Amino acid sequence: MENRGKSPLSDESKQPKQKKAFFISADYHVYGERTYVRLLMKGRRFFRLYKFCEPYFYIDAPESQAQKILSACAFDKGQQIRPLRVEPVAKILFGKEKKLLKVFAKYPFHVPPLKDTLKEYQAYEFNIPFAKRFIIDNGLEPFSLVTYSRRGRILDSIVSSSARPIQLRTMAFDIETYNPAGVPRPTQDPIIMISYATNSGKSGLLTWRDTGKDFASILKGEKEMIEEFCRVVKDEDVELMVGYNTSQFDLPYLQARASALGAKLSLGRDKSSFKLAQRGLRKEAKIQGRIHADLYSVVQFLGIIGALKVSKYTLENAYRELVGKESATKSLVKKLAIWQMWDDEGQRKLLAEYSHNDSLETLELAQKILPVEMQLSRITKTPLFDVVSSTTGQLVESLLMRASFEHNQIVPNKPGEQEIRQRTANMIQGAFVKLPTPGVYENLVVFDFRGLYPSIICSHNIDPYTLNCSDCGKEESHLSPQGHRFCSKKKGLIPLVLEGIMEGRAGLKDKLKKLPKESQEYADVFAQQQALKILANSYYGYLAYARSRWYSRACGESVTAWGRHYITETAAKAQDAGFNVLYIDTDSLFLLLGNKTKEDALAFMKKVNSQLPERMELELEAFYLRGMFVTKKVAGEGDTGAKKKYALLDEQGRIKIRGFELVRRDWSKIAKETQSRVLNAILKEGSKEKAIQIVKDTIQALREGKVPLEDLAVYTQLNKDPDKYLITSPELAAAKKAIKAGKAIDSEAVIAFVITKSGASISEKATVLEMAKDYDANYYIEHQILPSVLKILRELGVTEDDLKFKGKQTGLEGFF
DNA sequence: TAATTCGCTAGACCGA
DNA sequence: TCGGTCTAGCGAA
Repeated sequence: MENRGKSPLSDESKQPKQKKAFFISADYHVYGERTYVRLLMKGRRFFRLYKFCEPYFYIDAPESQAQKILSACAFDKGQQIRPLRVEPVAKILFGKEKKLLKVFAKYPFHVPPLKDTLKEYQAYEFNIPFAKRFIIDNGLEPFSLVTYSRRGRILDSIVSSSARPIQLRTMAFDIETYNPAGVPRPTQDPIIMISYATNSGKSGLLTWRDTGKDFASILKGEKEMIEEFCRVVKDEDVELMVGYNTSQFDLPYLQARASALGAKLSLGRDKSSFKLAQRGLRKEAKIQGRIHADLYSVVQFLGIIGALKVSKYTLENAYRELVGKESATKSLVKKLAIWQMWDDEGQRKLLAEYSHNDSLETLELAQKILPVEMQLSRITKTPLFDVVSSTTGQLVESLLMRASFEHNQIVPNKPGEQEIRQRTANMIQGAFVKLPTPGVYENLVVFDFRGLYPSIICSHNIDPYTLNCSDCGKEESHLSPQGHRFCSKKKGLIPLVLEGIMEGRAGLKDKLKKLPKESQEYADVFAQQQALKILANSYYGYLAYARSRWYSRACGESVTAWGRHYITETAAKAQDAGFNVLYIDTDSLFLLLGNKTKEDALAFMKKVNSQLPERMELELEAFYLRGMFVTKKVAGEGDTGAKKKYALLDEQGRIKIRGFELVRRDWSKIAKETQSRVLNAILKEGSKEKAIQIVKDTIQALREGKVPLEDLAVYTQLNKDPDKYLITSPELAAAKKAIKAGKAIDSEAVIAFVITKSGASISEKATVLEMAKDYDANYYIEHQILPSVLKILRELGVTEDDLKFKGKQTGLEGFF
């Protein structure tokens, strides 16, 4: 961004005018000798404002050194770099007041060399992105209404004034490519369709062959189609462009085709195309003057925090799980056959529908998931483009950086590699899990601590800089079970921020109760509280995260130690009150009612709550009619109970299942379905016989070769480069075979494989689903069906032999 | 190069 | 062919 253009800001002399607009985002630009922050604003339309601004950082040096520091000299590409000026400032460093020097630089890229030149002093806040710095220092909040004054395009003053609903002109888009070689080749395979859909209800398809569809516009050729797409984006004055995997695929492909055809891909407001910004392992496309949001990143984020569970992050899966509908056309088109459909006049119509529908569904998905992202953007004061590609750690960090600035505190530095290694090697003890006794139980109650870790952090003021404070006496401070003391007088930054989040969320949840479920306001408030929940749950992880600026082993281990303390203490109380404690995991407690009533259970909960610290609360999760815990195999020893694996039947007849094979994607559909049916037969109907019959029928179907290959596929992700594995797992072997056969398998791909008849080891038998011709029935019976159902049926005294066919049926085994 | 730890399970690998 | 150990993936919270 150090692109030094001529200043466009010639009209600085005009009178300032007071105005209101929405603040959207900021970046920076260097014009000649000055660095300007460039703000993207929205009035009726998007527009830009500029503000001259000087980058700075802090160094820990006495004021007497100011002159010396001012004359320090660094070099960048042979150019001399000197500080612009040096100011003494009083800040709070690591919880204590401290005099520092604030060193100003001309350009953001002067900061690192200056900091290096002054390496005899400890430096702070030298690697905060400049635009982010500006947003923090000016108290700006994306999507909020601001009052500002300007002279021409130069910003004079700006104040965030209020939160107000904002509507962005949104467009979803998607391209289809000609792919005779499987994967389309950007140098030779054309784009055949571009579809789009806007939130104003407009949608269409651009293509260059007749499709017989009235939503399609037929252009002269591919080049004209790409240019027409740019025109549509411009005419619609798109503010928010959304797509699925558009950063990785659609946009780069559009770019490549545009250059191959001599067309210009003008998507930005300044007619530029897009820029790729590195975001972790991914690249994220940035379109000038608009917000580009690739929903793939958001879906992945939702997967990481556990808000979404899918085997593969495809648009189809995300749409099903998040929008709650089945895709209208996905099943009608096979990706690999797209080129044939394009060439076949009869099928082109269907392809057009499919493409058009992709954009419509992408738009629907965006409308479902972007509200939460927009709330995260506001709360963390991070522009939406950055939020959609942020990790939980970055969001938490943003919030803490803002709070630091507001409280005159210095942001702690990021750890160096050595420090990171040390932190990683030095693991923090986590939660407590009680070993359950396997069996089927009746009448259970499950309690859990609401937001256990966040509430512990707040209740005990856990923060790196309240640790071992000198402000309060030993007796007054919070003493953790591990012996760490936290100040009881001065609230730490982390508890302060977290308390704000939790109180905000509590308020929103109250508000939610009073709103009609179908109203827009309900949806808005729901998104807000969801965003706060995501953040609250991330704080403990951030404290214990090795690359965290606010890492503290003492804090992390105190949080978990208090967690173990409260859950085991509550379990002991339950035991004393006459309940049987069946199972415990982290923050939840499973009790057998026995001869106690539900009222007794609720009274117990009330009593526990009266004894807990203010912010902590035990909640009723639910009462259950039946529950089942199973055994696990222990090599060499007798079997014991399995943790993290149970099934519960609630009073409405719904089954809640955790940990069983049937919730795992690395088991075949046939095994998962059979296990699910068996579990239902036992928990709901109490019929062992029915369960046994289900298993027998499945085994027979497998032996007779009646089970479709799709039901036999196991889905597993490869997480490394194929060459870097020490062991050849079935999925790796299958992937290697597929690569050899010319199929494109990217690293991190989810491999769907089937165990076939040919080969000796299981790996040798593993073949990717699309290439598999047959299946090894015996493998599926012995390694998929029996282990998964026996886990359950053994509790009822059923043996392996009871499930396998006997008498006249045994002959079949030899036959197949 | 981007939140944590606890826990289960499989299949490969290795030595007897 | 066996049993123990290791690698790897995924889920619970």
